[in-house]
Amino acid sequence: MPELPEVETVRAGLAKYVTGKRILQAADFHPRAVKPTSIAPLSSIVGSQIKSVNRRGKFLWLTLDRPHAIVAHLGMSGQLLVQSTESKAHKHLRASFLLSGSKFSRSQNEIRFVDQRTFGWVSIEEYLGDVPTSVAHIAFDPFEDNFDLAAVVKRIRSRKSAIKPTLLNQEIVSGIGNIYADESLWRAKIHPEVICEDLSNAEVKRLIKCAIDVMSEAISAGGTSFDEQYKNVNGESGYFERSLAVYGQEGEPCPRCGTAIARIAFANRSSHFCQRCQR
DNA sequence: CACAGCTCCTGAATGC
DNA sequence: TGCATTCAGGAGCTGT
Repeated sequence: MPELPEVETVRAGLAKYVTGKRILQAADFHPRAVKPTSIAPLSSIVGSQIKSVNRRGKFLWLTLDRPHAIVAHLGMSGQLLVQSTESKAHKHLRASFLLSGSKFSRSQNEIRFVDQRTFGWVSIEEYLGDVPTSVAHIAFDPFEDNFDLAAVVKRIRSRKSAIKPTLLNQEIVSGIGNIYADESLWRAKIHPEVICEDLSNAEVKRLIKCAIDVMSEAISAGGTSFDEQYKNVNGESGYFERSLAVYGQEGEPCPRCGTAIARIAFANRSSHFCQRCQR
């Protein structure tokens, strides 16, 4: 599942290979590849130059030399690969952008959006302030300069729902998905079903700091990969899976106390935690 | 406005 | 072996 660390790995890879290039062709190959709210077909941005590659939370966008952005969300299984147009197309290829430019010549001249489960999408959007329209309602992620830790802590503490689904709410803090929510809660020693209102200021602050720590470490490792569903732009897997303490570790010993990791389902999600460390 | 619940989708894993 | 069911979850939408 691509969460902030995986999307950041993809963003950095795209920035390296595609910044400054022009888009020569664009095409989509699946009815759900382009978001229905896209203001124009992908072909409308042919001829534009890519100025930078940006991210907020799990949303990614290419800033162009015109007031439109190419926005992408990877959903559950999306990948953005930078490949040679001559290499074999993937079975789940959903869209592609042919690039010009001499930097890496023909070996890295196409962005390919591949997505098995089709929860991901790309779209052409205008800006609402500093970000594309579909990103405007998404909260700052913890790595943005404008992220206000004190304000986020206060907002979380005002809520009456459980902490786990609150961490997953992209309108409060963006970038955290099921994997890093479970890992953050374990590090902060907080049970996923605790009601936000019942947590102290210090506890919520510690939790967000744990989320920042775990995601920073995951970025350094190139993200978490379980299977073929997450790859960087070169098609390579990240290494953070081996550092996971609880996610996917049901029955395995807690790295802190040795108690078997439990798994429960609530809010239509599975949660992994240590019943001894996280009360 | 807050929040719970539902939906989209594919393929691997599991059940019988 | 084969067929059916279950499971994974990001985010947007609906209803209360």
